[in-house]
Amino acid sequence: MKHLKRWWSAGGGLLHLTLLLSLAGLRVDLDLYLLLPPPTLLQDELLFLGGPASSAYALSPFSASGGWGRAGHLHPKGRELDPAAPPEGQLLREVRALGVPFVPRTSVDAWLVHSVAAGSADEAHGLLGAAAASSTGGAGASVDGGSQAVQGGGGDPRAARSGPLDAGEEEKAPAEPTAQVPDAGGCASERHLNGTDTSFSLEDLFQLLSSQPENSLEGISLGDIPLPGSISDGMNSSAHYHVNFSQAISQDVNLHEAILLCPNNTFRRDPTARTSQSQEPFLQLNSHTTNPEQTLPGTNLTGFLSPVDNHMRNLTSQDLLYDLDINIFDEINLMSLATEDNFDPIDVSQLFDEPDSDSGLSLDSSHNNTSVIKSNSSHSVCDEGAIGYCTDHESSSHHDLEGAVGGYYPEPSKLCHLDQSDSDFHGDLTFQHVFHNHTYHLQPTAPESTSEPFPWPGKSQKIRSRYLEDTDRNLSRDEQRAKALHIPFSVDEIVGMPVDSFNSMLSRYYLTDLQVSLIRDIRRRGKNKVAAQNCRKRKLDIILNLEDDVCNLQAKKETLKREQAQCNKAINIMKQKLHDLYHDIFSRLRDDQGRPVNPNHYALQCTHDGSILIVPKELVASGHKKETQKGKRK
DNA sequence: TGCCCCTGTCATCCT
DNA sequence: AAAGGATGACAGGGG
Repeated sequence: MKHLKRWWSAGGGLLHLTLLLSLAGLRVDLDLYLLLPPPTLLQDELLFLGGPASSAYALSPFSASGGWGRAGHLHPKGRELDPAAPPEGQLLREVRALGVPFVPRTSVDAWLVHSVAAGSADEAHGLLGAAAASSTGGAGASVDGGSQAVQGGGGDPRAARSGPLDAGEEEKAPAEPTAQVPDAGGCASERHLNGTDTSFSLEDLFQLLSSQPENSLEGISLGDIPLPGSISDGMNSSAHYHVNFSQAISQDVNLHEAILLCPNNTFRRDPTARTSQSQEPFLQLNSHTTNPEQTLPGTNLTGFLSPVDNHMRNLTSQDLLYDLDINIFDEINLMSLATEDNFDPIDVSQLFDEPDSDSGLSLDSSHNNTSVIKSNSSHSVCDEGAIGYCTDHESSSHHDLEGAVGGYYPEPSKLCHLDQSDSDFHGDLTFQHVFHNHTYHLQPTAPESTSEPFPWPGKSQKIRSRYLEDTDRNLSRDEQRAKALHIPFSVDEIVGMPVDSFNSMLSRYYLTDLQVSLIRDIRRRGKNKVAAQNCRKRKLDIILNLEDDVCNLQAKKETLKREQAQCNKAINIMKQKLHDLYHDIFSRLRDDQGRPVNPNHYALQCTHDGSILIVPKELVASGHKKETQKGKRK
C-alpha cells in the first residue's frame, strides 16, 4: 500500500500513461503491477475494440487501469467522463491514424492515447484516475459484466443474458391426455342392437359377457384394454422415465467448473489463466519477424506473436513482467518455505507413514532417488541456497537476477534488452534461468537426502501425536504432505491445472523426484476424488430418479386398478341389462302354435338390413363353424 | 461394540 | 501412449 500511495501521490496515473508510451518507466509500471493482483484475460475488452476473436489474445492481460478488475467494469465509468468521445473501435482507428507509438490494448489505453495525441492530457489523466479508482470495484460485478459481454457477442448484455436463458428454458410438455373412463357397454351394445353395420348374435354377445368372470380383466394386458388416454399415458411413461434417466446422468458436476470456481484462490491466480498467460512470453521470444504489419493488434494471433515492432516490444515487455511476476511470487513463496525454521524431516516422514496413507506405492517408487535433485545440464546449483546461475553465460545475462533471495527484483530493462538484442536467444531457455531451481531450500538433511526417507523413530507415536497437535487439522492429508515436502503449489492448483501447464510446471521447477511423485499422486488422487464424488452423486441421482419412477409407477398401478374396477362394474351392469333384455324378448316371442319360444333352443340374430331373426341354435352353431373355417382358410 | 453412512483411495477399464 | 473419466471395491472415520 505504501507503494500504491506513493504512486498515486506522484501522479501515477499520468506516469502510468507515460510508461505506456515509453519503455523508460517500466520499473514503475512493474512496481504498480506487483502491488496489484494481475488481471485475467480481458476478453470483454475485445468487444470494446471491436476486433476479431483472435485479437482477444492480442489484448494483453495487462490492463491500463492497473490490472485489477475487468475492463467491462471500468469502461462504462470511463466513458461517462466524456460522453462526446468517439466509440472505442473508432477510437482505436484514430489512435492508429495519429501514429502514436503505442498499441492500445484496452479501451482505456485507447482513450489515454487518443486524449494525449489530441492534446488533452488532462482528460486522459482524469480518465485514468477514474478508471483506476473504479478498478477497486467488486470483482463479482465485473465478472458478471464480462460474462455477459462474452455471451452476448458485444451486443446488449441484457439481451445476451436473456438469450441463453430463454433458450435454456424447457418448453412445457404437451398436456397429457386426460384419463377417460370409457363407456364400455353403452355404445357398443346400442350399436349392435340397432344392427346397423353387421349381423351378430345377441346370444353370442350375452354368452361372451357371461363367460367373463367378475375379475376377468385381471388378465387383460394393457394392449388388450382399448382405453384411451390413461392407458396410453401409462404406456408412454417408460419413455418419459427414460428421459429422466438421461437427465439424471446429465446432472453430472462439471469438475473443471467446480475447480475453477473454487473461491480459495483469492490471491493466487487461476491456474489456467496463469499458465496461458505465462506461456505467452515464450512464444513471443521465440518468434521473430521483421514485418511490423503483423504486429498490429486485431489481425491474427500469429501477428501478435511477432514482437519486433516497437509496439509489440512494449507489449512483450509488459508480458515479460507479468510472467516475471508469477515467478517472483513463486520465488517468494519458495523462499519463505526455505527459510522456515520449523522444517522437521521427521514430520515429513510421519506424513508419509500415516497408517491411512494410500499413496505408498507410488511414493515408494521414488525412495531410491530421493537424494537426486534435478539439475539442468546448463546450470549448476549452488549450495548456498541462493539461485545459482554459475555458468558464464548466465552470470553475464542475469547478473541482476542473482539477488533474488531478498527482494528479488529483476530489472525490466535487462529483460527487454535480452529480448530485443539477442536474436538467437531462446526464450524458453531464457526463462528457465529465471524460473528454475526452486528446490534449493531443501537442506541436505531433508528426508529426501537420507537413505531411508521416512524412518520412524522409536517414539513415533509420541511424535505423531505432537505432530497432529501442531498440524492444522483442517488440511487434508495431501495438503499436509505437500506442506511437509514444501511443494510450492497448492493442492487445488496441482489438481485443477491443465495437463500442459502441469507438465510445464514440473519441468520449470526444480523438484526432487519425491516432490514430483507426490505432486503426481496429489493430482491423481485429486482427480479421482472429484471423479468419485461425481460418480456417487450421479449414482445417487439415479437412485433418486428410480425411486421417483417407482412412486410414479405405483400411482399408475393404483389408477389402473381403479379404472379396472370401474370397467368391471360397467360390464356387470351391461351383462345384467342384456340378460334382462334377452329374457324379455323371448318372453314375448311365440312360435307358430302360439307357444313361448324356449331361449335354450333359439337365439336372436340381427341381419344386415336391421331385421331380427329367431334362429335355432344349431344353425347358429353351424354358421359360426363355417365362418371360423373361412377365417382359418384366409 | 457393531452398524451404517460418508469419504478417500486404489485398481481397472474405457475413452 | 498418456491423461483422465467412470466405477466397483475396500478401508477408515464418525455418528
